Amino acid sequence: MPPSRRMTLKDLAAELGVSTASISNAFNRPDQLSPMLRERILNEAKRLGYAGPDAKARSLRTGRSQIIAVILAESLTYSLNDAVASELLSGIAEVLDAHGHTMLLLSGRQHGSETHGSTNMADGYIVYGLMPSMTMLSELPAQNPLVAVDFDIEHCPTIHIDNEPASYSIARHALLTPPKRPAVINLRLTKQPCNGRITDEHDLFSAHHTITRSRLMGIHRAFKESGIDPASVPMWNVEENIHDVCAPVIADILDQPEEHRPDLLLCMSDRIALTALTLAEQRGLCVPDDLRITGFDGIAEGQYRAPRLTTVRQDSIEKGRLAARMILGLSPKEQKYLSTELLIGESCP
Amino acid sequence: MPPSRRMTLKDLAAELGVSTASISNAFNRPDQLSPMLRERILNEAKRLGYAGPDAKARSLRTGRSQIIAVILAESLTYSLNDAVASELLSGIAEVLDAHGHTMLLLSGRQHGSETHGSTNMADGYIVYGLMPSMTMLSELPAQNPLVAVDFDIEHCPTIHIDNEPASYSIARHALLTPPKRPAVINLRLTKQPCNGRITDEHDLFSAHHTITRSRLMGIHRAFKESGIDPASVPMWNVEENIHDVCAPVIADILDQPEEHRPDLLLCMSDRIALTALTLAEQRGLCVPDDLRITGFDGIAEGQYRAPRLTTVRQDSIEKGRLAARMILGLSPKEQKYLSTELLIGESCP
DNA sequence: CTGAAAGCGCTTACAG
DNA sequence: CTGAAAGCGCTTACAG
Repeated sequence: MPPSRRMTLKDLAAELGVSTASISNAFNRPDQLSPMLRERILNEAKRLGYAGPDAKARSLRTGRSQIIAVILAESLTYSLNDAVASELLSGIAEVLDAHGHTMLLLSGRQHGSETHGSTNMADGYIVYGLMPSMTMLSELPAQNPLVAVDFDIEHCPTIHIDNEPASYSIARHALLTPPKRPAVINLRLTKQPCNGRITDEHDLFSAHHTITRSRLMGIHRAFKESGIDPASVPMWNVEENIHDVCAPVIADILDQPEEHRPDLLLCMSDRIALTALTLAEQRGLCVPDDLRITGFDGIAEGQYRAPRLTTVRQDSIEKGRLAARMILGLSPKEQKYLSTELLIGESCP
Repeated sequence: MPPSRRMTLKDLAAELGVSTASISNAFNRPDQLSPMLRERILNEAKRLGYAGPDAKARSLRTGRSQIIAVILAESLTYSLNDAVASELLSGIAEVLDAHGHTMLLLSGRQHGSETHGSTNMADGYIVYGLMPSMTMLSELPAQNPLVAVDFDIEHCPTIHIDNEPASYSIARHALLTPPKRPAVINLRLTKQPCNGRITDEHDLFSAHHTITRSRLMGIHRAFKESGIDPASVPMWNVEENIHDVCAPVIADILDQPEEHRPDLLLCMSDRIALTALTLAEQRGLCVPDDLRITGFDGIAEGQYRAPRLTTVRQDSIEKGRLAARMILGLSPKEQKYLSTELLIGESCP
């Protein structure tokens, strides 16, 4: 064997004077050869610097790569820095790791428009969030399993949370103390991109297109029950769930004259709510006395602070675990709804 | 072709009456066949549901998978939820994505002790942080490139930040206002696991084993310059950079009688500093009047709050970009130091 | 328990 | 510009 080349299983077999099958079995199927021979092969392999079968060849031969791809609707940069997506990923990683699989990260928003060539190497796909384009999904190998999280794909197992009841419950809690001027800050709810006040001019996405529409329906149900006409409640919208996009919208809301400024902000995410909290504090507004704020998600950042955020906790880690178990065939592939939990903090007691 | 089986390049070639080489070239090397034939092949492929060459076979044949593995010293659960690691990963992902590569996530702390079989599929490895065990690294294919981030591997390109000068600069800033009772909260500095006060009994890791030792050296240099004996400054340690581990240690510090309670906390990370901020606020302590706090890292959570954290910003995204560029051969493989930036917030003006 | 051989689906050097 | 053929490094069904 030329020393420049990496040692192969065949080289090792020749070196030891055994068949390639025995080498393979020594690494993969201990019951297929005598313990003594196996011991000898493993020892010699280590001594000669053969670290085990090549994964590229193995995956071609077996048809499986032990790789599960997670396809994120958002960019990888956003997803990796978003607490909710990160929790989902860690739940997935935990289960995959425990079962000898690894996680490949892909985004529905690639650099180019084309799918990465290595995409079809994965044994299965977990798709998180509504994809900007469905062409990518249609190009995936049809026989490989697919699980959708937070949105629906026809004929696919999906995992959701109970968005409408969850936001109903938090809105109902907030409305126990009647607000003078309630307001709602939505996330990507309008068909026309809008960072600001939502007007009659705007068309809203359906619940099929954005989970925040379901959340809004829950909030509206609570308003009606409290005798408040939802149409009378001003709404704002932000396009991105990041501080720098939320901040100017919220600044406009808070910088209104006091008689117009809301005293209750129902926010569609903790990120929006935390941005509102920061801007309120910077303006010397007292939370919750001058302004009550609620979020949605239950991320750590909202709970490890003073005042703590009143919010709905969704267990994204468990979502990820379940998605991974479905993909690996450890849980039945079905339509699954996870429940949420109301967390009452000091931002809206 | 039996309809149950996925279509292969060979099937398609037979179907169209052309050679397999032409099919391959149609997808990979447009210059190797006439535009007309290529067009026909691509159209027919789409019509017949052939989505392109199989990545498993391609990677065996070419020897490259277009996959770069990131090996994280911490668990995936920790890394994915840590702002600094997430920024590094997003920097890596950004560059890989732009160059047709994808990112596989691995941890040095696997479930079992054994390396995943698919580990050797990657074309290159970015290793982040000192590995709990070096065996995993020694089993990687020797001919594939390796880049180390935040620690050293012999004969390998590495990326660091200027830990000592960075913490010197922030400590010097803090000491411009002479503290009565300064204190330092370290991260994983002691050889014996310790969540609490560091005493003479503890052995400290060398700078080779933990970046926080270098940071401590910078802090000590600033102390000496200000005429403070470093040995007189009490030090605490935490083992994990997460709220729940930091909180009890910091609570003990803050719950001391006022005449012993520090009025300046130099923290080795923003996570520690933010935990201190929260606990101080919960106790009604005024930051910075009663207590000044500094961090290290410059994560968003410390800047998008009131009071903003005084800290040192390290550009983890750029670290990730550079690591990815080195792995892909787009940047020279060398020992690289990235500089940091002092951020002066209200937590220590 | 062990070995000889086929073949997973591609890419590429080479001949025409 | 096109095609026939070798071979990447394995695993596994099968024969002995």
